[in-house]
Amino acid sequence: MRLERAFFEQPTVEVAQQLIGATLIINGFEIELIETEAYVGEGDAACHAHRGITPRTKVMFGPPGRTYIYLIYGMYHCLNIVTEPEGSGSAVLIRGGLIKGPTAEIIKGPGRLCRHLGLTKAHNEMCLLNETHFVRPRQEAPPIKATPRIGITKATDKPWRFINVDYYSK
DNA sequence: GCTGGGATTCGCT
DNA sequence: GCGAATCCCAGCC
Repeated sequence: MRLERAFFEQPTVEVAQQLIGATLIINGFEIELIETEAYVGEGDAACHAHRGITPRTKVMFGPPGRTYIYLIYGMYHCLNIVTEPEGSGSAVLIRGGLIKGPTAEIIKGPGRLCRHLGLTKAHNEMCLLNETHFVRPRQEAPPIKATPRIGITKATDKPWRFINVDYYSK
């Protein structure tokens, strides 16, 4: 069972929420997602796509279910999954997860997550709807809480960060 | 062609 | 708690 394109075409906030507890299979790793954030297209001042299509943001305006990976502060990569129908410029930022398998550990922080998974800009615009890279839906909904987004300077009032409260004390 | 800021993290005070 | 590391790119000249 895996999530298809139709799932990622839903409203970004809805997708971000439903991805909590889902499992991402990428680059040979399995990660149960415990923290996500929604970045909702041109109407969202905090979203990179806010100013329209540019060479950097064109991926977000492409078909949903693909990766958007960019370099932040010259040192860290952030992993996003593109959402909504083509042309909307929306995506879900993956901020934290539980690495499964023998080396199970909890990773918090988008930069650290990408470092552990070995993700770089080379993995930008990768399709997550195939055999080796995909998202497995959650079986049961974990306890989820919505909070304001982290690390941004604009639109900080939007409660579009979602966490699995089992892994966050506050 | 130049400049400043950014969806971060870590180490030192 | 504060600031450095570090670089791509959007915006403006």
